Amino acid sequence: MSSITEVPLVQDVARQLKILADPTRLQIFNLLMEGTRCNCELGDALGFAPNLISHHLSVLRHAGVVDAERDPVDARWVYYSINRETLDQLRSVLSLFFDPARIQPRQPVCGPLTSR
Amino acid sequence: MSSITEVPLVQDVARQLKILADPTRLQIFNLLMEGTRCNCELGDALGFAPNLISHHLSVLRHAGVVDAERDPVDARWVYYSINRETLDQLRSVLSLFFDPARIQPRQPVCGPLTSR
DNA sequence: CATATAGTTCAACCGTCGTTGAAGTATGTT
DNA sequence: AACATACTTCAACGACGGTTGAACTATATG
Repeated sequence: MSSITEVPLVQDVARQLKILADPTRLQIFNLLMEGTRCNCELGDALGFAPNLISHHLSVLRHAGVVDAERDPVDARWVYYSINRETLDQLRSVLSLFFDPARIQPRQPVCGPLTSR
Repeated sequence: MSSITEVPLVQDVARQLKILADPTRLQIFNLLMEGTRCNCELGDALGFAPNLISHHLSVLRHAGVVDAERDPVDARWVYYSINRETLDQLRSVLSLFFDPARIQPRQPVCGPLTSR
């Protein structure tokens, strides 16, 4: 088990945010937050073509945000679900990065107060 | 005071994430999380031209994420800081949206189990 | 073996948006 | 009044990435 305590690296946070910042992709993510779904369920619910769903799922899967699992009875169906480890880690990262306690009082390096 | 308890709307979350998902903009945001800064300080620290800093600050300001304040002594300087209300609201939104407790057990609408 | 279904991959298009250089604004200084 | 400084606005470029239609793969069914 790994628990983060330091402020995450900006580039890492940006990368993770970028993955979720797309409306279509976040809609898919949001639906998966309500439980496991297959490609066709997502497409039906959101009104998007299967290939578009597939594309966004591959992005989410590649980022470790989403898991894929084939149906044991009929292997044509693939079920997608949120990866809880990644979700927990994401929450931790966001919570640390956007922590108000990080905000420090200003120590002027610039401005009129510097040279007086 | 307003406290959110419902799961935030996907489109709203996407909008907020998009604002912060850009690396350059998030770097600026990150520096402001360490305390109030003026344009030139941000530019010096990050190695970006003033107009680029200015552009991203305007995006952040427009979104209510960042506040601007002119120096009372020398009004040429503008100090930028994180808007704490917006930050708190952002934390709340993210915390609710990415809450693992939202994940429900699958109730098949699709797949082989449906038609048997 | 032929057909159907669930999903993926590919190539191409196209809009958004971050970036840049230059001009413009506001304020202060000499 | 002229110049300097801190910052903003503008116009244009260019690239990343979301979207689309079509072809492709994999599995199942008759």
